[in-house]
Amino acid sequence: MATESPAGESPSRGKRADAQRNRQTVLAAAAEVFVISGVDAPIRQIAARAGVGMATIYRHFPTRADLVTAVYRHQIEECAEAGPDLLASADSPFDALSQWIDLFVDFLVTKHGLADALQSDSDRFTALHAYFLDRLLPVCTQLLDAAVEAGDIRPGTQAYELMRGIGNLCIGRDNDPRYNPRRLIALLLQGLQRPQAS
Amino acid sequence: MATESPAGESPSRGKRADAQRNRQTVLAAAAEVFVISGVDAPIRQIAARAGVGMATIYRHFPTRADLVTAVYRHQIEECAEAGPDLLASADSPFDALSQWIDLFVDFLVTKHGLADALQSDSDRFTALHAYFLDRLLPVCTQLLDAAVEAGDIRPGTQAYELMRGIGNLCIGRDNDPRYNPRRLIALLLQGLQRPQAS
DNA sequence: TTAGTTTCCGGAGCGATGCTCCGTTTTGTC
DNA sequence: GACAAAACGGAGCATCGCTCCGGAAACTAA
Repeated sequence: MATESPAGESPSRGKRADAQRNRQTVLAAAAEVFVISGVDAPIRQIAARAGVGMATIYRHFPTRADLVTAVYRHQIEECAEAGPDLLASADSPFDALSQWIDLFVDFLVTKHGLADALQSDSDRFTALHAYFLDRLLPVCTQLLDAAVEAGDIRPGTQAYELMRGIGNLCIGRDNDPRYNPRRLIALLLQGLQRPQAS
Repeated sequence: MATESPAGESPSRGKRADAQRNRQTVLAAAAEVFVISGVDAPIRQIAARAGVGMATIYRHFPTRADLVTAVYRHQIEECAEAGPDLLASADSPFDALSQWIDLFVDFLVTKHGLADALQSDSDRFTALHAYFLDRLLPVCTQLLDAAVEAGDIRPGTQAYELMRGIGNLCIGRDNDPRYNPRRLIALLLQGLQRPQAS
């Protein structure tokens, strides 16, 4: 089990100088291109922007998922770390869960096509899916369990299902005034709260 | 306004015999291939299965959306027609809405990749999106309004948002025991019901 | 039937993209 | 400076969407 380098953190260590340099160049170029063309942008385009051959990108990031996770690693990390903090600072476990989901949604909707990629049935993104799960599922589970424990929400919902549902709701073209994923997610949380007194 | 042929119902009328024949052959082949490879299957594959040239498919169905809608037309129609029936037969408007959503979800999850296509940001499917909306949005609106009128659910939710949310929740690989869109949709409906007495 | 006309067909071909292979270049070391 | 290892770059192959046009097939008229 690779515990210190879960998904390509710093594989440049010990590599040749030009390799390390190129790795950073590619990451920067990819970040820029992702904003413009989404995470599905052609590798050629990223390579051109970085002034680098395609093979260089494939050498550093064998799959597209590796490149995407490397680009967003910091933000995913932040999101993961925010979980326990919120649990400590929020008024209730439910508030903590709610605010954490806000963070998660913020992250997803501002990354062009990222939510789409997460659930894509294409094989290119399975590693991305796996990375998100590895990193965020424990956090979500903790928040969910705490909320159940506190009696804020009904039991019976799994964190995996919740996260994937939220991810799915964030899929689609942006800037459609008729569709706001947050409203539906709020509804979902509403349904999760237990007025189940019958 | 084309009221009798909204999206390619029977454009074979008056065409040459071989054209009509090929149209049916292509539809049958497409239906088979969609089951196996999803609605994103290569046109070449469908053409090969139909024993037909690619141009023939493009001639009959200019966009992929046209082909998909033609294949599923009957089932979409059934779903649309079920709306008013359910409203008349169900115990309450909310039950009607709930059952109709069940039908809609059944339809989506049994069609490989259809839900994905509906929200795809690719241009190839915009017409499909439009057709679903044209046909099903009025039905959903009617059910939603009736449920609001009856006081079953809180007002403020638009049918478009609800339908798209449901469609989104149905996106993804099938047969994952950890993810069942129906559970989340049930939660969503739960949140829609108004315990909002505050 | 047959000739003529219109409609329709088929697949070669073009551009885009993912990914690989291999000759060349750069880097690090002695 | 020479040498080996590491990394590079882009040509090249495969796939797919979509079009174009020469030819075949179906209708019509005599």
